Amino acid sequence: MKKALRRIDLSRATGCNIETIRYYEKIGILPAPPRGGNGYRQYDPAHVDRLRFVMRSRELGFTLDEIRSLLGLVDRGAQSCAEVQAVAQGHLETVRARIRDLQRVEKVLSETVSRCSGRDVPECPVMDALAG
Amino acid sequence: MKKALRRIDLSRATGCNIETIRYYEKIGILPAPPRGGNGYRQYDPAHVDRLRFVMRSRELGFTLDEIRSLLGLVDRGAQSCAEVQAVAQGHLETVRARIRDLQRVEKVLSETVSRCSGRDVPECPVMDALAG
DNA sequence: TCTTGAGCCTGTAGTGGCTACAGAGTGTAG
DNA sequence: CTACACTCTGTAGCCACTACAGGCTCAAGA
Repeated sequence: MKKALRRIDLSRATGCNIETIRYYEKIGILPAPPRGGNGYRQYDPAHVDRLRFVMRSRELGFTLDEIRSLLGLVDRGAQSCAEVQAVAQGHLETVRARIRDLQRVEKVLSETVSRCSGRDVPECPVMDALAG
Repeated sequence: MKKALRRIDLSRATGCNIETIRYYEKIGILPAPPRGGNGYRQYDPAHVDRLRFVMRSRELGFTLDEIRSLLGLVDRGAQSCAEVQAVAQGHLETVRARIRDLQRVEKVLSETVSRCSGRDVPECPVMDALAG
């Protein structure tokens, strides 16, 4: 039997902030691990995998709610590819919408800034744009 | 003398949520307006302009801290176009970075989802991508 | 005049996704 | 034996709102 991982070991193995691990447990994203006689949490490699899954999903912008769904599908195992695809597809559309929003913003901002003289004058196109 | 605007009038004139107006006052984004004998806030058209400025800036993704800076520059008046430009330019770079991030995410997600069969099978490329 | 409804006031709590800290206990290396 | 690194818990803070409770006031209609 291998030595159990402590919280900091899990943190280091995944790059996840050590406090976040406790937070994820509290809100049901990570399962509560067994405890040793001292009350310390005892993790194993399966926890590392699960936390990596969560972190990778977060990097891709999934909300914790979406991740809960994904994990639920993982746990119920097979024949759920269609459901997984639905979650991912939904999120993909959210991402695309955010990109479009930001591109609109980028356009307005860059056009405005480029009209700036940079000189110390009272006429400021940025201010004018914001004032509307 | 015109009738002063109530909070809800300012809200309707700008589209800003009525509670948000109070919040902006509390954190110093909007100046505390004079009060009537009944304790009600009394706004005037200058407040409408200022709140519109704030909302337009928020739409462009400026943080409230950045907006505080911009408003400070507005209030100190002239010869600050260079400073305004600096704030806007800084924010523009943040926006561009966010777009790049999201485009990376979009690429990964769309490639992964498109590999999905959509059939009810245990093999799921989305899950593999997230796990791997 | 009375009632009704819409507005006002305040403070406080909740959202998401963490992050940090206080205060107390435990495990281990030198 | 003493440091020090780690553990545990609960709680509070961050951003930018949003909502609600409980009480007050104002204006229009019957």
